[in-house]
Amino acid sequence: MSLRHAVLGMLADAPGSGYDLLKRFETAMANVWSATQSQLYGELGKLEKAGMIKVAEEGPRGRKEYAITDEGRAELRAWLLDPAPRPVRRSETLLRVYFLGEVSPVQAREYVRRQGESAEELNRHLASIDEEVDWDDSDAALFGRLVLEWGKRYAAMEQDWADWAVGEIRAARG
Amino acid sequence: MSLRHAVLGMLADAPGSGYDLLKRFETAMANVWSATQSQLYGELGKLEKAGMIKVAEEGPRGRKEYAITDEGRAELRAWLLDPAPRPVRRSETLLRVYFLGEVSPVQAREYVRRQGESAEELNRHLASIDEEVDWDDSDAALFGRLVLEWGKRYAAMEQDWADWAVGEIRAARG
DNA sequence: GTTGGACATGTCAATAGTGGAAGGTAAGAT
DNA sequence: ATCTTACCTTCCACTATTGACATGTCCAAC
Repeated sequence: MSLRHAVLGMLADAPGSGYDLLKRFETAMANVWSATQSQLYGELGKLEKAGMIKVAEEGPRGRKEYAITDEGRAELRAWLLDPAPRPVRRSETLLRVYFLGEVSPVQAREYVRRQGESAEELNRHLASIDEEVDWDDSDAALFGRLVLEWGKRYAAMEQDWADWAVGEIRAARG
Repeated sequence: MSLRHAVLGMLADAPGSGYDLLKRFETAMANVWSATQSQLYGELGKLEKAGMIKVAEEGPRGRKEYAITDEGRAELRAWLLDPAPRPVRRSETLLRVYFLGEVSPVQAREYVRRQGESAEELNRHLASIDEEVDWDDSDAALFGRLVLEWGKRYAAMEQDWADWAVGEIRAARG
């Protein structure tokens, strides 16, 4: 149930409408969590019913600006400190690698090579975000930077791994 | 729809019953994909109906040993070579980090520190698997080793990141 | 003045995934 | 003999996620 907490977290930062939050899911949050519009509006409804958020202001075009309530903030804090079990990893990419024996060594190598390229692209993308953002000394900036750095390290790791893996396949299968 | 391909991949390697596959999801595959029993038996039914697998042998205790069919193998190959879009990342852990401004700096640091420990544990776990497994020169061994190495690099990356992040929080918030 | 694009919410059907209950068989150990 | 443990499948209720469709409003440019 993390969508719930993603929404609470964003509203704890600043009030906003479903539409506002959707934009954030598409940009700043995209590296961390994603949600579609249908999911989001559904969750906003549930959160309001549960008293964790409330409509703070109604704007034009039916806009409803939600704000977090004390109950919501309490729930968010509790979740933040709750020691979560290591999440199950589910990687379609790795799943493919695991079964690459089904195709030819050349195709396998090509697949891994493309993974490396994709990681490189991700790295560039994250670096450009880093440059664009004006990192002030707010909490949002501090922790946003930590998350971005995680992404950069992740992408770099995948790139290195792909280079290494291509070599391993070549060494083992010519 | 990757569960489908995980099942096909395992059956391409060797025939097996739902129960057999379940064991593999809990062990060798656990770092790559997971599935529960209800999902698995449901998927086996669908795959059989679709003609991608068939019951090769019935054993004691209602055991049904499934084998992949030519259609199934074709589907698996097609999927392996299909260039997948970079999957959306969804990390509950990073989501928490992103909102750590909601709790005290000490609590935030503690949370990140625990992440690092958890990564260390994962690393040890993967290293022990590496030692236990007898890596022959089969395809399964080659690609299994690549996947395991990915996991080790991932865990090492998380550990390093956590150490660095603890320092950053301390530097910014005392 | 109308048109196109950004803003804004809502609902639906379908698929995917979780967790647990229920029901049963075979084999080996004592 | 019986008992325990491992083996094996099926079903159900619930939540999460996707993608598409429907419906409308405000604003700026032309």
